[in-house]
Amino acid sequence: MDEKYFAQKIEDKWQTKWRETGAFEADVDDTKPKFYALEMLPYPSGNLHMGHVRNYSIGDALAWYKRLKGFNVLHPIGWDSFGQPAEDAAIKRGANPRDWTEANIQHMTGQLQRLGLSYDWSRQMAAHRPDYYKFDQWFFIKMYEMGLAYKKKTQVNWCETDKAVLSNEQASGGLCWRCGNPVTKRDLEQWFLKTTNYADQLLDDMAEIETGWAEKVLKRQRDWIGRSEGAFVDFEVQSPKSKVRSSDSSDRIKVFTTRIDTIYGANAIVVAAEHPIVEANYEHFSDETKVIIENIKADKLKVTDHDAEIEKEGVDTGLEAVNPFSGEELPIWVGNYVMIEYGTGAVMSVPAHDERDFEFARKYHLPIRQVISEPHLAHEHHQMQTMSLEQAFTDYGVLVHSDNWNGKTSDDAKKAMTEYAVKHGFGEGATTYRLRDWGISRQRFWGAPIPVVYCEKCGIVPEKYENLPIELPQNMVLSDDIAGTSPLAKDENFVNTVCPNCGEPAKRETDTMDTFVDSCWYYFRYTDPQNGDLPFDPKVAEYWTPVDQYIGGDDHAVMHLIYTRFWTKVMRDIGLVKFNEPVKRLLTQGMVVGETFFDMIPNPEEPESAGKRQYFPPSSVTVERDAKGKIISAKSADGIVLKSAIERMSKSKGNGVDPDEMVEIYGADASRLFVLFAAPAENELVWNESGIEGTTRFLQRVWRFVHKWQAKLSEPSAVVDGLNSTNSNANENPPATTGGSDSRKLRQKTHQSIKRVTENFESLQFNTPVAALMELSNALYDFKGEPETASDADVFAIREAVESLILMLAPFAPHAAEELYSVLVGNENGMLANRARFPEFSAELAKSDEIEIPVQINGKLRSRLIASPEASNDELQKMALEDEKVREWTNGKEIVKVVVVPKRLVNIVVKG
RNA sequence: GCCGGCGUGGUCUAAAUGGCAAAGACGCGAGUCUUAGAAACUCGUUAAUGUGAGUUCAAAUCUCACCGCCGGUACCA
Repeated sequence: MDEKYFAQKIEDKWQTKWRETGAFEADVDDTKPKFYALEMLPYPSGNLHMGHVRNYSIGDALAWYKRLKGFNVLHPIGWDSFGQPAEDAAIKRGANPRDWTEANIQHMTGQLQRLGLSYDWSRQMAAHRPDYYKFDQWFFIKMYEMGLAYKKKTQVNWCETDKAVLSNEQASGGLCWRCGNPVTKRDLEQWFLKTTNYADQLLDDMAEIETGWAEKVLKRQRDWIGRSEGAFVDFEVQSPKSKVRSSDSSDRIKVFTTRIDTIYGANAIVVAAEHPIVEANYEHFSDETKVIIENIKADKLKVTDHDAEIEKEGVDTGLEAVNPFSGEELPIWVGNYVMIEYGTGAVMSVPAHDERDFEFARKYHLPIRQVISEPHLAHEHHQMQTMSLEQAFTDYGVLVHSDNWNGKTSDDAKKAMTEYAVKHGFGEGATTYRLRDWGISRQRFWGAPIPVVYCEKCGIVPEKYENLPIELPQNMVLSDDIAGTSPLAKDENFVNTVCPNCGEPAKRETDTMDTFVDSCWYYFRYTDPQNGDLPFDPKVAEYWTPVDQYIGGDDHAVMHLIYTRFWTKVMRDIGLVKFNEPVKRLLTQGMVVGETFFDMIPNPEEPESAGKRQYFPPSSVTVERDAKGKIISAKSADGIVLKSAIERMSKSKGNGVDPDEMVEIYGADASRLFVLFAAPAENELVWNESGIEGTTRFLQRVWRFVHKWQAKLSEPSAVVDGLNSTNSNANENPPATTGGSDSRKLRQKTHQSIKRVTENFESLQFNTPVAALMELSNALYDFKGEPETASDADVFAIREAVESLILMLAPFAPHAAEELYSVLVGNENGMLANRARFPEFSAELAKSDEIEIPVQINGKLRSRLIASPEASNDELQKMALEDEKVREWTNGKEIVKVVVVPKRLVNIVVKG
């Protein structure tokens, strides 16, 4: 053992050893409980960033902990290696996306290995390799056969900057999720997966994972699915000219409402500009009306500014519809606030009870009629025909001005009126969803080709399973002149094929799949990565899955995590898995952020907007701070006054920390230890370099202590049984009564620390156990004694503390722990080969001999008692009342009551 | 706007079930070592629950209002 701790040296040594012995390779073993620890797979951009380091440090700590706890741990890693940056690199630099991707994977694999992460590398997968995407295609065909994959012409979200189609999730907020630029709409033929078929399951099965997932993630998924219960109601349309009611069903407008109880307050029907009724009657509209309708349509293609509220616009079409409840004729308007995508694209406008309708009615002076009243005012409202409302009354209440329905509560009326509508054939109960089907077509090269063939005779034909994978061409020249068609369309060899059905010449689909398809099932592939016939063997997967702990950023709360839950349900229906939910517990780690400095560069094309941010690397910025460290001012090298913010770390913003550099300076162990120690895993981590030196110092302290006691620690006589036993539990220890009080105290601290660290791991806290280990290490230094003169009991206590400390350190700083452990056991086989186990605490030893009980008078601390841990409440109360200091406060006063919290506190309530 | 979450020393943070507000680290100060600085080591570090009310014997913890920050979301009928 070196006298000093050289991180580089021992890290290289153990990484090599682990690799050579396959220390972390896992196999099915029915004799052990399994644990599947999974972190979200990285995109091989070329470089690891601190967010990765945090994510993987958490996962690795947990994997180590579970291994030492005797679990058979699966801890794999792979690559989300399809997607745009590879293609962009190909266009920009003429690189081959495959070579670019493979090179990045190689480089990042090196980075991961330098961090010493305990992955089973033999199970690695990469989405862009044909042996993997073969099964993306396999799943697609399965879904096609099940009627879950279909093709439809739709308006899709289109990002002009990325030249890519985006799913609804990816275009959330009208901005591209990748580049942040506005999204426009285009008409394209697209492949969809019927996620909506599973909407109810996606919602209801959340009950199974409620305890293991953060509520905020489930809430976002719930909102995203957006189930809404209400009713469809048909309004018959009348032409203003004929005024003759048509019995033709096409002349009905179906609206969706959640508040059928307010239907007597309807003053109009408002439809989206794209509604069929508008198209059908378009020629009858005045020019003025047509202009307004066209303007509304055009505005919808524009960017939706995030903060600005859009002014309501509309026009009366002159058409009328009949309220089936009241028989009243209502004007049909086109309104910009009605969306064709949601519900039926038509609403009944009830301004008194809906904020949007209220605003609309105000603007166009439409009548506002209150039909729901607060229960205690219902009688008064009965007298009044109209109310001058300040704002819409959207609560439930009691119906008024609603014929026979008056006096019913909203709840009752909703049920009864829906039934009435069903009975008379003009309506039905209905549930709508915000969730749409998942559009997976991408007009890009670098993705899994959709395995479908177009045949003149047979139409759309899925490829045969035995023809999979449909491989991407090897040397495709990619260029920038794409405009909504896939680059693959230009490759005749790829496009021209024969129909799998009739054998005649046919053409291939040239769209590729959204990369979120790849990440839907990758962690099932890890269980059986070489399988050539199936995505994975259901039997093998049954052993390992579902995932016990998944760790990743909460930015994937609605995309990846909804898609993969959907995919699992499909796999269940195919018979590949037997459960509904793939992930039992989910930990969403906070972002790693840092200070950024930027100047706003105005955009000449949009002088109104604030412009674009131009970032300056922090090293080039002169910063002035106040006493609390808050930034007062910042200037660039040329004296420009800059703005500052705290943002997610990224290269382009200049606030990134390079993990390689950090590992080189401080070592992997100290780096990992620090990321976990600096903040709770779920919190945002504001990067602050200075703290890391503390963790280095801690490792050095532990190292120094072991070095000093080395000779004593490796003497076999020091411990009853060697460290090679599976457990160093308290049973084989000498009785607690032997040895001096110092060694007794140290043993107590050791067992208390084990208890704390174990509990912390079980509750997924990673910062607090590090603090506990630091305390234990401090306790060792507080222990007065020298190796030369220490008694057997002292040595025993020290050995127990050191051994526990080292084993508990393994999840955080595995290299240092391995090296120190090898000193203790006298061999270099490593902890796992030595069957080392996480220490177990003895409640007996962890218990204090005496406890300090604070005594309060009227809630204020006045004295302290020293008592035995076994002292009863009565004893504590008696001691407290007899205490001298307490008597000073209680003398001459009436004792109203004494509260005793067992083993913790006594509070005496006095009066006078 | 709406919906969540958070607010503890100079900083990051810790405190099952309401029960002694600070355990750990950073920073800072002094010292040892050193030609000096850095590193390392040793010792020290007066100071805090955003504001206001309420519930309670007892509130960082529960309730309400306000202030501030962060995240989500955007006319979903």
